[in-house]
Amino acid sequence: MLQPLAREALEPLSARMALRSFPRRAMVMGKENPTQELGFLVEGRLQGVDFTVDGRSVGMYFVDPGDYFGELALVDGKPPSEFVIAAVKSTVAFLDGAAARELILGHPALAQAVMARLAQRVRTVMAQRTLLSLPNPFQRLCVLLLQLPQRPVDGVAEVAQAPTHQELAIMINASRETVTRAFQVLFLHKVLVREGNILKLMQPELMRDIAEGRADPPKA
Amino acid sequence: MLQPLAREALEPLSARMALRSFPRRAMVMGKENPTQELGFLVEGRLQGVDFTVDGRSVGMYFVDPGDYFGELALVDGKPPSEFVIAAVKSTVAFLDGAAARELILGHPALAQAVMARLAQRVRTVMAQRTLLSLPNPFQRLCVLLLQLPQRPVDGVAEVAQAPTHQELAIMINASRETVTRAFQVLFLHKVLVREGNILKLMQPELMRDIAEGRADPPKA
DNA sequence: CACAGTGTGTGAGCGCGGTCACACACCACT
DNA sequence: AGTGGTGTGTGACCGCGCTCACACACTGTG
Repeated sequence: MLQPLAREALEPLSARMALRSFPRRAMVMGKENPTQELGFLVEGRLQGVDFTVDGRSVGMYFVDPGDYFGELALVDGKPPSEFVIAAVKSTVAFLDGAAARELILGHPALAQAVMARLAQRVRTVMAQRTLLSLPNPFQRLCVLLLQLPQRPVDGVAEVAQAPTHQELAIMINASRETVTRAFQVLFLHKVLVREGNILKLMQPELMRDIAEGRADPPKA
Repeated sequence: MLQPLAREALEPLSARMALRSFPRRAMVMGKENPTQELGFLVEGRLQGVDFTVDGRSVGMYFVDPGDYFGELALVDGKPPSEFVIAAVKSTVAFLDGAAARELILGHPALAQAVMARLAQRVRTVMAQRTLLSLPNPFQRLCVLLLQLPQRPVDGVAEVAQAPTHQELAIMINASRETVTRAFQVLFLHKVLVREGNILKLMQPELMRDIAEGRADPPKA
């Protein structure tokens, strides 16, 4: 985990943590759930989502293995500001609120880490908001794809467990169809290659150029 | 200020704070400015803005008197994620980073407060992001107007120092003209009344209905 | 095997809002 | 009174992307 904790402090912790598994699309953490707890994603991928008053879903962030979530409600005591949904079958380790609270209050280093974590959250949400001001859904898609966690394999960046078009669409304020069409163009120009559900970014520089408006979004 | 501080602790503080005044449109805090400091808005109104890579401005949040800003860079040491601009002539009290750091580290209650502040920032930015998923700029404008700080006068909510159309536009991802036209309609239907640069919300319930899609955005 | 369920691909149509081009009101300044 | 700057109001145009309506591929499941 992201916590700079001594080994000996970790032992009693694991006793208080509960491992749970969620099928695709299951709600991992509800928006009105009063029970505050910290969740550590062990495996899979989650998506933080909210809903507009008229029922559209809004993508906030992705949670990848090793990340934790739920720290917002923990520090301010209010109910979570969004839902956390399992994008794929996932397993999560939960630490109940009381234990988490005494943990971070007891260790100043941890308090500092949580602080930094919150700061990082602000930054990523702001980056996401800046992304949304790009006029072209094509550009927004490129920016989003570039900021997905990727690992280099044979010199090409790969995105594992590629999100569905729908999941991407709600992140960039576009319709599912628009995302599909954008992907078509990217495949056509060999900027992206899909193999199963891993996505290879063949020309990340070009994507960056498109994202930043230096290169025109190709038409067809 | 928002700080739960004893009076005696405040005395030595004021000595380390510097009061500065900014004309309209001046940059109060830069994005690449390495000097971390905490700013307390005494008077006026600021706007946190960022810019997309292609040069469009993006509105993040407003800062109203009594708020403080710059805490992000303070806690994680990275440069600020956005610019802070004076929307109107403003005066700001600055506390340099070192002093601010020792202050909040010395008082656990303050650390807690800053923590809560960060959490609140996350929530407002997320709310802003949810707002952006509303399909209609009209709805987005209503939501934004409703969340501006307002004080009741003779039973009607008033917004003082109304932001310009341009400032609002960059908050809701719309063009300045679209905001102007939306205002026209709102004035026409007596939902809003403008007196100088204070804005009276005559029918906040209707605005809420429009915002939440229960009522159709009036056409003309 | 048929079957549903889910994700993807694709066309047609159309309306909203961005952009550009103005005009005008209002204020501060000297 | 003139003069520039800034904010607001308004029309015309047009293209992008949303919506709706499909078809199809690929699962796991009875």
